[in-house]
Amino acid sequence: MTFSVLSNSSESKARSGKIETAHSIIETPVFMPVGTMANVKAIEHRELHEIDTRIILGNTYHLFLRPGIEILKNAGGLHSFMNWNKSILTDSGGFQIFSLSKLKKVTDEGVEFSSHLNGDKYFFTPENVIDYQKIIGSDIMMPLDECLPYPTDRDVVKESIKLTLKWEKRCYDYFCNSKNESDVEQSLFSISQGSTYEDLRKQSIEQLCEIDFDGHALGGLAVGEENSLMYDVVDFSTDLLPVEKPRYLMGVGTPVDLLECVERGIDMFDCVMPTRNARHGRLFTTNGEINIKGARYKNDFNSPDTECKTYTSENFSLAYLRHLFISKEVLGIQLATIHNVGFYLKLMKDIRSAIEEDRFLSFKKEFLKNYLS
RNA sequence: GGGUAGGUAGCGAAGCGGUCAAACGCAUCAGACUGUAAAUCUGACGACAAUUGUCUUCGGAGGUUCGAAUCCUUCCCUACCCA
Repeated sequence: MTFSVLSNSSESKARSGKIETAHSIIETPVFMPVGTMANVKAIEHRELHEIDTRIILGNTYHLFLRPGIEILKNAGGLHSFMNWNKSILTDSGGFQIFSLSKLKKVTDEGVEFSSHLNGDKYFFTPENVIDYQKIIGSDIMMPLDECLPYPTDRDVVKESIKLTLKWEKRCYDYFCNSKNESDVEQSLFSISQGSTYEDLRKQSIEQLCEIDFDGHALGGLAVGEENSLMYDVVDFSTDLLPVEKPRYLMGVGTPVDLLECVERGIDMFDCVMPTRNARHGRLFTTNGEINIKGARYKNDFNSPDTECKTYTSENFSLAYLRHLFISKEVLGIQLATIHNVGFYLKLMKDIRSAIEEDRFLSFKKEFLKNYLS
């Protein structure tokens, strides 16, 4: 993987760049649709390609449980299994330690899980998580980390970042010294933790930056803290991150979050928001978010978004989309997903253009004026 | 004509003397969702005041009772069965 910065905003920390993996060229800042289970929910590959998706996420924990590593190995990796020829980034399962916390037991050695599917017990270690991701064949792998809820006591966070550091070192060593499944190049990022404690977060970042990871992620954010607090953490964090490596803010966020965090120097994002909210009938539009199920759209035959042109917004009315949702037709979910993911990618594309033309802040201002009106 | 089972909030359906403005489901309305156990979850849902509050409801009309959706009388209606 290579990364290069192409342009820097003169008025903020925003920057545009380019990541090249074995499978695609990814222009940054980028939003990566989440495709946990070997698919981005409710949207077909050809639609992802149509909106020029260059990278999606997968999840080691979920893929490990289903279809299982053995089957992915037999398939020749995830790209081949799901027939996705662009890049894939896989999360390690660290987030599941957090979100499935009732089903886990963390020790120094790793984390024991009970499968949420059938209760079977598994043990994830920094090493086997790398093994699994090598078999999955993701372009960018993430190390095992411990993502804590918010708020968490300082003392607990302090211990946790030690554990995460230890785990990530082991991931890195094992990544460097273990055999690859194929000659397709894979990369490994770090994930800093430290919750919102400035000194702990800084410590976590500094220690991780001593290791030659291919990129650096901020984890454990957008887990319930105030937005402004998250922005602050991002702000002081990016100051510590090397300029020559991509910076990835995990699990974020809303369109507003993307703008705020690009401004603070983030290059990569992922979030379930566009896809999940689509399934729940919430559409992102140039003029703000709308709940498509609302009675006020019963007789509204206008496009949901005349500015952001997606297959959905160019072909279907609010009233029709509402009808599909009210009738629980899957097409409604599909069209909403196409629109939301399209909206996110278009936003990122506009952000990149704005940075390249060094008008990021005015772009942001204009976007927010419409979006929050 | 005889018999049986029923008629409960928009619909379906519990409740069968007080703790009932009445369970639950559907429909409706609103909200939430940030490295996906999420096509999910939460709330409202008789009417007004809009938090404790008040008023009108359980086919109709009478009655019994301190008290009735719940018991009695009678009428109306529905479904099925027998003539």
